[in-house]
Amino acid sequence: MDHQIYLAAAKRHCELRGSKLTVLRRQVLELVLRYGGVVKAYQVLADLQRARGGGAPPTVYRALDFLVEQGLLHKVDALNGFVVCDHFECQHAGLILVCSDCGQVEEVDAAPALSALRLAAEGVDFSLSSQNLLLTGRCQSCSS
Amino acid sequence: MDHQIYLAAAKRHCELRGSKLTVLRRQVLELVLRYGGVVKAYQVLADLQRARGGGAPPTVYRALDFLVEQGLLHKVDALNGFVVCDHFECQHAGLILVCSDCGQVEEVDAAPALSALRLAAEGVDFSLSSQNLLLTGRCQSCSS
DNA sequence: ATTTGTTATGTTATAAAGTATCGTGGTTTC
DNA sequence: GAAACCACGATACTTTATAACATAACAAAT
Repeated sequence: MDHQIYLAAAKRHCELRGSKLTVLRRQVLELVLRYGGVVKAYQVLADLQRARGGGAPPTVYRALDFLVEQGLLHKVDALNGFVVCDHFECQHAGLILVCSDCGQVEEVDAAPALSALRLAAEGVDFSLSSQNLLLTGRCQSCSS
Repeated sequence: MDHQIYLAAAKRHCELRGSKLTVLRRQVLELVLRYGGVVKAYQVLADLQRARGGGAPPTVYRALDFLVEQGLLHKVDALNGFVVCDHFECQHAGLILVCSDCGQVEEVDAAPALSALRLAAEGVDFSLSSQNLLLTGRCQSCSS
């Protein structure tokens, strides 16, 4: 998806949810978009500082946290990073695969597998937290 | 499982794999066992220091990494923690659920869901890294 | 138009998590 | 018994994340 289109859709998305995609947040989102993969908070911070000569860790973390709350980003715990979510509008059952070598991201629709997981979890009175399941592995080019 | 029995089994397991469960490693494993849930590296470190008056971060991390390699512990990325694996002997398809509030752990056998996931990943040329899938959510008592 | 409440941002400092590196002492292996 | 290897100790450091407090920006009510 084109960045401009994505950003416009993201803005609408936030408005619908009663929250605001401010200049700073939009800028952070844009920086993550440019990477096309997993980015670390301190990379974003460095870019942000280059782009506007200011900012400290909390600046970036707050924006990233906001974007995650809105469903625009996913946090990749295994890599301490963040990645854009392409499908924030639909309530899709997404399986997000992240290559732990190169950071490449693939989104797959794995609704049956995911509902099976959810069922198994409910069987022991657990409610899974995230709508979107995020797994790490290796993409073909990195595992060859 | 009783701790002593578990530790003995763990020792055999390491020997079979040609590696050694040394005093330090065994002690770290025992400390994690006592928690009955997710522990953080620095908690283990503190306990270790109390128990034997020494040790620095690398001491603990090396032991933890070793135990993860042997399959005796799992790393819980989402919580920066570690948890004991009860089934290190069989190659079961385990779904491990961790309550992000209280750290309680449940292991479920979710073989069908997991193989479906694996299939979905392979559909886009991804090979999943971990045998055991580890998810976070909330247990019943914490979500009520 | 000013006060007030609320939300977003800035700033400093520090906590928490993890790793690099180098040295030592003990086993194993030849 | 020398060489090679492995686990461990210790120091220092990097990376990741948050606490705490101050300020700004904006909207609603007075």
